Amino acid sequence: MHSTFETAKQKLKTKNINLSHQRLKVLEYLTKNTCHPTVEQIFSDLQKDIPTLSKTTIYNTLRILTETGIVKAVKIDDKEIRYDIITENHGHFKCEGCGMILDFSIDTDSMIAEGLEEFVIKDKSVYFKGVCPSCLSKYK
Amino acid sequence: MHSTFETAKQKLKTKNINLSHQRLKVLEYLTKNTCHPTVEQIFSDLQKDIPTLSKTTIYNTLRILTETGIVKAVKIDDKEIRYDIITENHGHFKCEGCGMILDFSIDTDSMIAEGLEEFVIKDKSVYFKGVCPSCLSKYK
DNA sequence: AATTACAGTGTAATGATTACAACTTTGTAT
DNA sequence: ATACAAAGTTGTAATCATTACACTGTAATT
Repeated sequence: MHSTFETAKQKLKTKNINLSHQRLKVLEYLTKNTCHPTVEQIFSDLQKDIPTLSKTTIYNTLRILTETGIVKAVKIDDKEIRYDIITENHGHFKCEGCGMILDFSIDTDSMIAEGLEEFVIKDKSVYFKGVCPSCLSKYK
Repeated sequence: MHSTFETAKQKLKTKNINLSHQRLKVLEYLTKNTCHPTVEQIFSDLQKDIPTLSKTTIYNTLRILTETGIVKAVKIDDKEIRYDIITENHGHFKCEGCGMILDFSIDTDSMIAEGLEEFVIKDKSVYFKGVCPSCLSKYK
């Protein structure tokens, strides 16, 4: 079984997308950091390895990875878009207290959308909001 | 049975929020226009009635209505936030072709999130993306 | 009438994202 | 190898929805 990283590389090859140094680094970063990083986080961390790195490259690469279906944009927060390597069906929970974003298992395949029988559905996103146990205990 | 508009008014009263002219107009607009309007749409339409209206008032009012739980922000689109009077559990479908946003019935109450047993869940959002029948027929 | 609190308005600031032009690297054919 | 073309990267400037803020107006209470 291939790793997420190898699978993604394979997918890019079949779509004739060049595996440049910067693109591989972004991909590697996302496979290692599944904490839904922002562009700023990806940029400032990778800049340590690649001092000449530009933020535009991060944006360009994430656009390509999103279009290819390797990465998914998480828009649970208002300001910054977060990015997530697509692994399996899961939803995102955001705590209103600490802002933490947590993955949770949910079977989106079994979700039935009444009235969309004639529609082609390409993507399903599930966002929950509330308070995490750690923040709950603070208000007790 | 009260109308959506009356129910919302009641809810604001119990929370000691003043039913000013502008606020009532925004509320009325949202009950009549359930097409998920943007701030720009709400503003430019209401400006016809209230020539002195300020866009900041729309933003302020929508913030209050969202905090009170009367209105829900729909963030399926990238740029502008859309607003939706909360009626019943439903998801939002966005067509990648024409950009149309459609409500669909989905039972969010029955959704089980594995691993969130100790969490308080206050809000659930379901977003689907794909192609609507009208756009599908164009590519045939 | 004076005071206080709340609501509305308009302008300025913010800040993530995008557009764009210049530069660099890579690949390819001669 | 060398020259040329294509693709990738970089940095700066522009965009634009949203927010901050200070000022103005209004309503209520005494």
